Parts: sequence; C-alpha cells; structure tokens
Amino acid sequence: MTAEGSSGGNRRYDPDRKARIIEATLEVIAVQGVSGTTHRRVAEAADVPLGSMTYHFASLNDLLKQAFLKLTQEITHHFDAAFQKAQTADEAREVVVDVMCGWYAMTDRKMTLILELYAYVARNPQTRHVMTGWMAKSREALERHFSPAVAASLDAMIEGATIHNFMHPDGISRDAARVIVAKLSS
Amino acid sequence: MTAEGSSGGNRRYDPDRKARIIEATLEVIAVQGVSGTTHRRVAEAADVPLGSMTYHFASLNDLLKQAFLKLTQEITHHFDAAFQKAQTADEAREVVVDVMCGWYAMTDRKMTLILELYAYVARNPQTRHVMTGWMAKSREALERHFSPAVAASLDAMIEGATIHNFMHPDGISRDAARVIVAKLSS
DNA sequence: TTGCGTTATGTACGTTTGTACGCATAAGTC
DNA sequence: GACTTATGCGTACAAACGTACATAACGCAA
Repeated sequence: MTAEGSSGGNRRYDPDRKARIIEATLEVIAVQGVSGTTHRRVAEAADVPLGSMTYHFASLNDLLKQAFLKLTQEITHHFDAAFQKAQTADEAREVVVDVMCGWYAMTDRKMTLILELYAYVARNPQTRHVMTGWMAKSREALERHFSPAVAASLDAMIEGATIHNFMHPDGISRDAARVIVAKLSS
Repeated sequence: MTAEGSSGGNRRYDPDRKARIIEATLEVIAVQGVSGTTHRRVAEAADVPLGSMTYHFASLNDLLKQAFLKLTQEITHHFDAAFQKAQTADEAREVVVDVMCGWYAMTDRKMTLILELYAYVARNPQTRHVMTGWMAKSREALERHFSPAVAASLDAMIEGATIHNFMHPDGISRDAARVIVAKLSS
C-alpha cells in the first residue's frame, strides 16, 4: 500500500520527485538552453505539476544552480573513475588522451550542458564555487600522477581540446593528442 | 542642418543606428546573458525605440547572430594584430604567452561574451560557421609561425588556459605559460 | 508649394513568463 | 472512527515577452 499506491490519475507520494526534476532540468537546458528553460517546460519534462516547481525550489535560479551542481558531480565522478584505473604514469597519459578526444561519456549533450554552465557561472559569480570545486577535483585526480604544474597544463589542454573538437569535428586526432600529452608531461 | 539636427525629443536620421544596436546587444548579453536579452532591454541600452528592433533585424535570433559575429570579428582582429607584430618564432611564442594569461584586451566582459557565444552555438548548429570561421582565422595566424600540428595544440591550450584563468584567478602564471609554450612548440 | 515613396516608430495583441496562495489530501495520533 | 498537522498542487495574476502593422515623419522630384 505504501509503494505503487497511485490511486488513479492524480499522483501522490513520489520521493524521488526532486531528483527527477533536477534531471529533467538538465534535459531541458541541453535542448533549449538556459534561456529556454522555464518552470513549465521542466515540469512537463519531469511529468510533475507546475506547483511542484515552486514547492521544491525557491526560484528558477535555485533550480538551475542545483542542476548544474549535479552535472559537475557526475562529470567529476566519471573523471575520477577513469584515473583511478590508471596505475602507471603511461596509463594515466593514455587516459588524458582518451579524455581529450572522445572522452568516456562526453556526448554532444553533455558538452552543450558544460558550455551552458560556463556561461551561467560567468554571469552569476555567486555560483563560481561550483566551477572551482570541479576544477579542484580534476586537478586533484591529475596530481596523483603528475606534478602540480604539469597537472595544471594538462587540465587546461583537456579543456581547450574538448571544446575545439566539439566545435570543429576533426580538430585534434588521437595520435596528435598523444604527442601533445607526451610533450606536456615530459 | 543635416548633422546634429535633432529637432527636439524624437530623433530622426541616425545612420549608425544598426551598428549601435548591435553594440548594445553585446552589452546586454554581457550583463544579462542571452537568456536575459530582450528587444526591450536592447532598445533601452541603445536608446532607440522598440520599433527599431524589428525594423532592422528580422528576429531576436537574427540580432544575436549578428552581435556574435561582430564579437568574433573584433577578437580576430586583435589576435591577428598581435601576431602580425611578431617577427621571430620566439616573439610569436611570447605573444602566445601574452594571450594565454592576461590577453591583450580579454576583460571579464569579453570572456563572458565568448562563453555565451559557445553556449549559443552549441544549441544553434546553423550558426556554427561563426565559430569555425573564427577558429580558422586563429589557426591561420598561428600557422604563420608554427607547424599545423603545433598551431592546433597552441590554439587549444590558449582556449583552455584562458577559460581556466577566468574561472580560477591564479590558474596558470606567466612563467608557467612560458614553459608550456616552449614544450608544445618544440 | 504639392505629391509621392521610403524610412522609421508608437502602439496594440496574443502568449508566455515567474511566482504566490488557498485548498485538497495525505500521514500521524489518539 | 475523529481530529490535527504537514505536505503537495491547481489555479490565478500581473508583468514582460516577441512580433505585426497602421501611420507618422522624412527626402526628394516636380
């Protein structure tokens, strides 16, 4: 009775609702951009009533902030997992190459979300900690295999190469990436 | 009589109006983001009546497109000018260092605009040519001093370092940048 | 002057927006 | 069962939106 108890059309008791709304928010942002993200569109995507929006989130900005935070946490998780597997420095270098071009789960959707995040943070300084936190985690993962200076350069290169490859299909090939990583980490 | 002839409150004949609207658009985007850029806000910023918006631009998207195009042209111009001065490879390397951290005129405002552009292009594939055109010009400038492969890597590094330095104040120092450029261009 | 064609603008319209809030419905307690 | 409290939601509203369009203001030819 407690579970599955949807007694007709109008739903009740849906403990994952808030999480689902956040996920739906990312979906809407990916397709419509922050500029096209509205309470109503997210509500429809998450299949919840409009009233749930203002009930679970103080404002639209609050919703965006939480959605972007979840995005960075997911990415950080993937990033960490990839580097956790690497044992030797050479293996770590290969992971960097993987991330630079191809990425494990860097779909167009995720890349779009990241760029929306950047723009959002640039215009909302009070959410900058979302970025600095993410960057710190990435740096930390890299510094388990490289010196701080090299880690910083690899991090920047990952950023730039990922964006350039996204914007211009055949930007940096896998072989080219290998050469670059070798140079930077020497 | 033809110039300065504002015969009271309601203006007439203002040949630079379109250009001024585009500039005002960039100003609004920088502060409010694409999501907060409206006909009315731009009109106020440019000090033109609302009707001028739909008169000079087919739609809001058309306006955004033209504004972003102007942004990339300005940046390209600065970029080219900087590299035009460099005669030797070493001088070119130093320009790359300049651009990576500090940039000639890379204010927070301009960086914000660039990030908004990225997000906009990611969501509007039909405007991707604005990005590919810009990238081609940058690549071209770099290839006057470096091999294609090295130019591509420097371009990506500039991208990543600029963004990281913007997000996290003391990301890559000038000395560190010099080391990185030396490695990449060897 | 008058007339005409182009250029520009004020205004109105139908939508969509974020958000507030009264009320319905559940769980909790006896 | 009855009653109380906490939780969730349908709905309403003022503000702001993009856009269209009738009409005003001009330059210019006659």
